[in-house]
Amino acid sequence: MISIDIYSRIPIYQQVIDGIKSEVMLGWLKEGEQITSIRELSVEVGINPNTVSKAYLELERQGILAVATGKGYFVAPDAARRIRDSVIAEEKVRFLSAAEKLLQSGICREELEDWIRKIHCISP
Amino acid sequence: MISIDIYSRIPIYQQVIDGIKSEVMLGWLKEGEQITSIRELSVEVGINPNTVSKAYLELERQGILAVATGKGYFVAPDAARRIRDSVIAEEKVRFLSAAEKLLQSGICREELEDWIRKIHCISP
Amino acid sequence: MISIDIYSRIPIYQQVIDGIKSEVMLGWLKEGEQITSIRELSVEVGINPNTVSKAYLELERQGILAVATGKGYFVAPDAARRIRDSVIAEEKVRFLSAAEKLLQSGICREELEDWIRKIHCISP
Amino acid sequence: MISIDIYSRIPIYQQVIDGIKSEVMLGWLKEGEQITSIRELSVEVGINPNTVSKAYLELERQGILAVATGKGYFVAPDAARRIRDSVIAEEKVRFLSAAEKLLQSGICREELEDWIRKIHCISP
DNA sequence: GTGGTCTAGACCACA
DNA sequence: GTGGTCTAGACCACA
Repeated sequence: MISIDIYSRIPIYQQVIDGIKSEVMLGWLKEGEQITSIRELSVEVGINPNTVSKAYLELERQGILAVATGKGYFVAPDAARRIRDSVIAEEKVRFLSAAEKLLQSGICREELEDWIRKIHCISP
Repeated sequence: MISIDIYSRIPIYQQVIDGIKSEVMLGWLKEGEQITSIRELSVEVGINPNTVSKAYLELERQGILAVATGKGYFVAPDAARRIRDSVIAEEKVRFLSAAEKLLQSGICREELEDWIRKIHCISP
Repeated sequence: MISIDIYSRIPIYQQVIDGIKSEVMLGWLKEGEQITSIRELSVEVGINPNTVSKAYLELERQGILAVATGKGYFVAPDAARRIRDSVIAEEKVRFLSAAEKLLQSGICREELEDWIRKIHCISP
Repeated sequence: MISIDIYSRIPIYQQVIDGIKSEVMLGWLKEGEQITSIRELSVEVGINPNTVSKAYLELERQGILAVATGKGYFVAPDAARRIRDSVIAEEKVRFLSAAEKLLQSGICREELEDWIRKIHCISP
C-alpha cells in the first residue's frame, strides 16, 4: 500500500513512482507480476487517475514497468536491478555533495564516518 | 558577482539567496557591510527588482540581512554563523538519508567511508 | 467575506491575513477545510491575485494554512490554537507596554482595573 | 542623549520625536529651555539633518516645541502637560484594544488585573 | 537615493 | 482547475 501526503512539496505522481519502486526493491512486487490498475490504485489511495497514469508512464519510460495493451501494467524483467542502479547513481551524487558541504562547514571526516557507523539499517 | 541561470529549475530568487549566502560564507561580504541595493543588483544580473526584493526579504527573515529604512540592506551581525548552522543542519539530513539508501542498496559502510576520504576539499 | 479598506495604512495583504485569522477564530473556517482559491478571492474582494498569494504564503509560513499542489489551500490542523497563542503573546506585550506608560503618566492602578471591568465583551 | 536604532521598523524621525518627548516628560528638558540645534543633534546621533528637521517640525505642529527665527527651537510652555495628555489618550486606546483581544482569547479579567499589579514602575 | 506595496498580465508545473 | 514565479511599471514613505 502506497502512502500519499497531499501536503508534501513532492508531487503526488512522484510519490507514486517512489512507492512502486520501494515495493519492487522490498520484493513485495515480483518481476513479471501484474500491478494494480490505474483506476484501482487511484481509488485505493484517493487520487486522480491521471496522476497515477502519469506515474506509470514515467515508470514505463524508465524500463521498470511494461505495458500489455488491454491487459495492464507488469513489473519489467530486470526492474529491481534497474532501480538499484539508478538509486545508487542518484544517492551517490547526493551523498558526495552533502559530504563536501559539511566538510566545508568545518565538520571533520571522522565525524562523518561516525554518523555512518551509527546508521541502523537492514540490508534487503 | 552573483551568477544566475535563467534556465535552471531552481527559482531565480533562490539562486540570489544562495549567492548572497555564499558570498558571506566566503568572506566576500563582511558582517555589518551594506550590500548592493535591490535596483542595482537587478540591473547587474539582469533580473526584475521584485525578484531581488523577494530574495532579500527572505534573507532578512532568516536573520542574515538587516534593513535600514531609506538606507538599504546590511549583512546582519552573526550572519556567517547562522548560515553555517543551517547548512550543517540541512546537509546532515541529506547526508544521512543518502547514506541509508546506499546501505539499503547493498553498498557497504567501508565503501562510503572510502568515498569520503577521496573528497578533495579545502576547509576554510 | 473579507472586507478590505484600500485607503487604510495597513497593507492589503495584511488585511487579508487578519481577515482569514478572524474567520478561523470565529469558527467560520474549520480546520481541514479548503479555503477560497487565490483567483476567486482576488475577484471577490477586488484585489490582485499576487496580493492574495502573498497573504496565503505568509499564513502557510505561520502554520495556519497548508497547500496541496494543484488543489489549493486548506486550514491547517491546529490553526485555531496557533492563532490564539500568537494573539495572546502579541497583545500581552501591547497591554503591558500601554499599562506601564499610563502608570508613568499618573493614571493609578485602580483606574486601569476599572477600565478593564467596564469592557463589554462576549468570550467565545 | 537620544538613542536611535537604524534597523528598527519605527522611522528614525519618529524615534527622535519620542526621544524628545521622553526627555521633557522626565524633566531633563525644562519648559522654555532651548534645545540642541538641528545640525548639532544630527551630528551627535549620526543621522541626516533633514530627518531631525522633520521631527522638530512635527513637534512644533503638536505645540511641544516653539521656534524663534534665527535663534532655534525651545520647549514650549505647557509642553509637559500636552505630552502627558496625548500619551494618556493614545495609550488608553491601545490598552483597551489589547485588553479586549485578550479577553476574547480566553484570558480572564482577574489575570489582566494580576499582570497590572506586577508592573514595577516609578511614577515621575 | 533606499525599500515596500500593488497592479496587470504571462507562463509554468501539477491534479 | 490549482498555486508559484517572473516581468514591467506605478506610487508611496523614508533618509
